[in-house]
Amino acid sequence: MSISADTLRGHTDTIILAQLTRGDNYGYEINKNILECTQGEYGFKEATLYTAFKRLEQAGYISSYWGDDGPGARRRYYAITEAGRKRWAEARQEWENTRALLDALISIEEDQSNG
Amino acid sequence: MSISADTLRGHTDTIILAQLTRGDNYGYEINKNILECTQGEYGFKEATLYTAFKRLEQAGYISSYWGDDGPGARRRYYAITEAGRKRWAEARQEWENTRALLDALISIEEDQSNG
DNA sequence: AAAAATACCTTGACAGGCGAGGTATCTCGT
DNA sequence: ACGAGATACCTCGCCTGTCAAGGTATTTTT
Repeated sequence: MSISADTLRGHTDTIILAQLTRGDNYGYEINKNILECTQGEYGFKEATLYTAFKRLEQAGYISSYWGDDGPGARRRYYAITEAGRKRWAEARQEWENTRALLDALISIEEDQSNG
Repeated sequence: MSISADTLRGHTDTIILAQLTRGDNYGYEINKNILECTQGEYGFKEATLYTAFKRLEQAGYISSYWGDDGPGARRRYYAITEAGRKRWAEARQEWENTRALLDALISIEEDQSNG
């Protein structure tokens, strides 16, 4: 089973912030970590990923710097800011709330009446 | 705490299908039920709701008919089809999967190393 | 030197959510 | 009877996030 993109829409930024709480990292590697976390079931498309980085940086939730010690091409590293940590805590709460809501809304059983 | 719209995007159709497994119903009432299920925390905007009905009907997941026995204005009732029930079963599975994925991705603790 | 991998970035099209605005019917107070 | 408000449905146009496609630069492998 694969995950539709719209299903995770709205969680993109939260997922990235979560990854960055583990330490600074760069885009490609972050996405690989996400794929690992989900046993290959989900990863961002590049365009989505870099759009999200830009959005998060403009919001002040992450900052970035160039690192040049890697084996491959140049890498832009991202770090979560204080504001980002606060946002992440909020987003985790929101996810708890959303999960409860959707459980209530989607898992309705048709045990109302006749059969 | 309020729920951001994007967070539920992609679940709109599923929520409506779930409501219709309880029996035929019309738009306004469906939305009221959703508000009840969530203790007033979440309901669709009208534009979103009717867009979704149209989308679901075009997909063959629901059918509609006019009912005229109500106390207020005319009502358009919706009924879930066989295809809709199948879709709903699928969507429930997808939700289970999505929930597991997001739990794994969002609830990462920063217990990796130093402090 | 060519190919492949790593790594980053932009553009344009598309789809869903929704503010704003519109229509019709019924009920209630005066 | 009249206006206000509730019920109920519908549409238009904007905004935002996703992503296919295409592009750039560096390093390693052949």
